[in-house]
Amino acid sequence: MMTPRYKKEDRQEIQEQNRKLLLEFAAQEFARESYHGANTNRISKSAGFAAGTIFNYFPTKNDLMLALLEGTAQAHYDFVVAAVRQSEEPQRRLEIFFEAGFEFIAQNLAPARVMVNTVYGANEEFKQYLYQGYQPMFKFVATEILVPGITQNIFRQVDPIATANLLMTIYLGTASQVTEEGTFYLSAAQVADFALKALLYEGE
Amino acid sequence: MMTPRYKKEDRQEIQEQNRKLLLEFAAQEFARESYHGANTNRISKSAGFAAGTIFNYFPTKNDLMLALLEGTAQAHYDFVVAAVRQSEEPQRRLEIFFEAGFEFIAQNLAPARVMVNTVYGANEEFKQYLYQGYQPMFKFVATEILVPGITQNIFRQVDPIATANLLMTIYLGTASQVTEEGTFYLSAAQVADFALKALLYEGE
Amino acid sequence: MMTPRYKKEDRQEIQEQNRKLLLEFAAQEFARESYHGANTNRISKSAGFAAGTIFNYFPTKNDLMLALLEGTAQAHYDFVVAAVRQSEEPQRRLEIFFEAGFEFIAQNLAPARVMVNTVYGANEEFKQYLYQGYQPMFKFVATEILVPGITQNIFRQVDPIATANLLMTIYLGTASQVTEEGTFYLSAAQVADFALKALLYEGE
Amino acid sequence: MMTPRYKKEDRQEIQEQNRKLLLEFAAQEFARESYHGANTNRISKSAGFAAGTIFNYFPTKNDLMLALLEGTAQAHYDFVVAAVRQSEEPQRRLEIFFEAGFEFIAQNLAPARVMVNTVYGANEEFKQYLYQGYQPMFKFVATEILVPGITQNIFRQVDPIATANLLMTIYLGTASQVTEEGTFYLSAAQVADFALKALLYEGE
DNA sequence: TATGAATGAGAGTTCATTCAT
DNA sequence: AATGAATGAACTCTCATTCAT
Repeated sequence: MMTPRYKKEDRQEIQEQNRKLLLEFAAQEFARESYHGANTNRISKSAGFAAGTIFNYFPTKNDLMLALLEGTAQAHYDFVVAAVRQSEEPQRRLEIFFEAGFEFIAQNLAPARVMVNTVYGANEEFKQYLYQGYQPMFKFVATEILVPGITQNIFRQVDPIATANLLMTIYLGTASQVTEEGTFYLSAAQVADFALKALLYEGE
Repeated sequence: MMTPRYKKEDRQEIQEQNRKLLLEFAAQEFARESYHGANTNRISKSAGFAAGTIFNYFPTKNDLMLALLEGTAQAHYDFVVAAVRQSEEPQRRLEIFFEAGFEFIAQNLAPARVMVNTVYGANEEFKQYLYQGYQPMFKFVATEILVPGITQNIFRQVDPIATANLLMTIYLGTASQVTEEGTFYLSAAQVADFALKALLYEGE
Repeated sequence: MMTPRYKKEDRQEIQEQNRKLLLEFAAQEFARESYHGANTNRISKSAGFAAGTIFNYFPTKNDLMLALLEGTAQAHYDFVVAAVRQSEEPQRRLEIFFEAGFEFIAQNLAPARVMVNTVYGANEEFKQYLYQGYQPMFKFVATEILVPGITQNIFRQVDPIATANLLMTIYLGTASQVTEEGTFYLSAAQVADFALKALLYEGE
Repeated sequence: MMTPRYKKEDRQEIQEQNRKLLLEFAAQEFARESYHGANTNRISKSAGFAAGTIFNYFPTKNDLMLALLEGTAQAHYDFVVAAVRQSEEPQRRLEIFFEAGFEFIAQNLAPARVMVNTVYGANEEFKQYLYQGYQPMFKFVATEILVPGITQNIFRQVDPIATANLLMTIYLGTASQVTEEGTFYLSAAQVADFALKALLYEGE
């Protein structure tokens, strides 16, 4: 009577893969068309499913967007933090922050574009949600890059919170000037250089 | 019978006023709902007209958006440039650039929000259009703020074009963190201070 | 500038006609398919409009249903009450109550069917709404048919409220056994006869 | 290997139980949402099965409904007839008819509601099916309650068929005014009293 | 030139049914 | 026999645009 043929784990794994697949194509659609312009049927079909299948994974278009934002924020944080923690020197950490950040953007063009669109977009719910998702990154920049630099008298005596905001702003603004091919108008090094000039005691 | 109710010039003036009115409410709608989420009927009605009247002024929703972007870029440029030219010193000019820029944003919340949404948004046509509209401002920052400062050995030997891009990026990113009430997370002075530290030879 | 070409009253009259037309076809659709099975596009088209036009008149399908119920209850009340009040004798009034009621049903097959479906249907909101709409009819039966009859010692000493409920129940149940052609399984006279036997002091 | 896990009869019994379970939850869903509003997946899940399992028992939603109506009509008949046959007196039989009928409704709220919805509903197929299912009950009322009463000169000389219809109509209409808790607006006794007044030679 | 009702394509979402396992 | 994800047609509702007046 009780006859599940699929193993539970196999099913869950397939589910997880499909979810990721859908999020990937959702990112492309949202990036190209913006939230309101995006078409859920098109996303589902482009991922190889029928029109309605996407709603087996995400109850509404809104939830799909939130899931995408959450995943992006998480992956972004993990990637940047892992890279930055490779070094101990504050100055180098700041450089890596931009380098890794730019690399993440280049390797995740569509989700990154959605993220930037959202930060500077009209939808307050999405914005708030993203803001929450990026809080750890803000904190990280403040406490693991700026504070050590200030304490070690490498960086000027700036307000870590305000400056973290400024750095994130600069990062987002410059990194979002990325082409379809993953190249940037200003390189991570150029941007880091500018930021360091503002932060280091002697202008290098 | 054939007596014209209004003189030609009067009619043109009324037309011009209506156009401005519609653009004003369009800005509010686009700012709140984003381009795709905006409703042309609602714009027309909120401006005091019937649903279809807006299409007597702008042939399509797309054209309405372009007209809004154009007007905003123009006004933005005029306002900032006039303010900056009040001073001759490059350092002061940079400060005024941020001060006037922030003030423009605070006084034009809805159009400014639409502008920022568009810069970081998904629609390539709008983006290109806006980029063209802001070319004069880029050029202005490069040639009338940075180049004089570099020439006078006040600013470091930076690339004026790249640095103008950076400054505009910082400006947009920080100024877009404006509240409904027109206050900013970081003040124009704070932002200018950061930029100057990166640009001036001695850290202040 | 201000140039409305249609006269306001003409527009309103057309609107009112279209509304009635839509309600008429909505009644047919709801009667045939039940609320959930009904198709708003089909209603709009069958009334000679485009699919979406119906939503210019009724904001949602739910509102359309409520409007239909309200109109039906009102018309039903007006028709029956006007007829009943033609006579002064309680006994005759009761007969007319059934006669006029059956006639109303026969002449308003679709709305009446929707009404009956709703009374005995699953949707609590609609039921409540209809119950409110029929309160005047209940009251009318109690105070203008039963109470006079009881007071004049023509009818037995029954509870007017409970008996009004019983009479309405009998009326609805028998009248709903109407054919497409407007004929009934039991005639109004037969039903009235049964009710009168239960009410009159001497079994006729 | 070839040992059957269950004996044939056991398996059939389990099948039968599952069928009943599904019908029970189907009744609740149909009662709450009406046929079109009901969700087969939800029924199957609420009964403790997977979404599709219900279609192993009933080939379509339509068949599920028909099975429910059939079972309800059968149980209704069995219950009422068994009770009524306890007495031999026509008058008492009529009272029991209402009493047992009301009790059945109170004890089978969901199926009874579906039955009433269907009698007064839009779907002709269901209506016809139910009409067939209730033919035995009609016949029973006519031949085992009314005819004996008329023959014994206890009831007036009424048409048994038409009167059976009236009595069933009154029963359905009053019994359907049942609350979630199984109480009625008018008691079985009140309703029986009204009917008897119409039927008995002397008004009691 | 302004009106505003009508249009109808298009969107998000639902769900009866299927079927590989 | 049970599972439950996939299906895709169908539905309600939206809205840019049109056009008779």
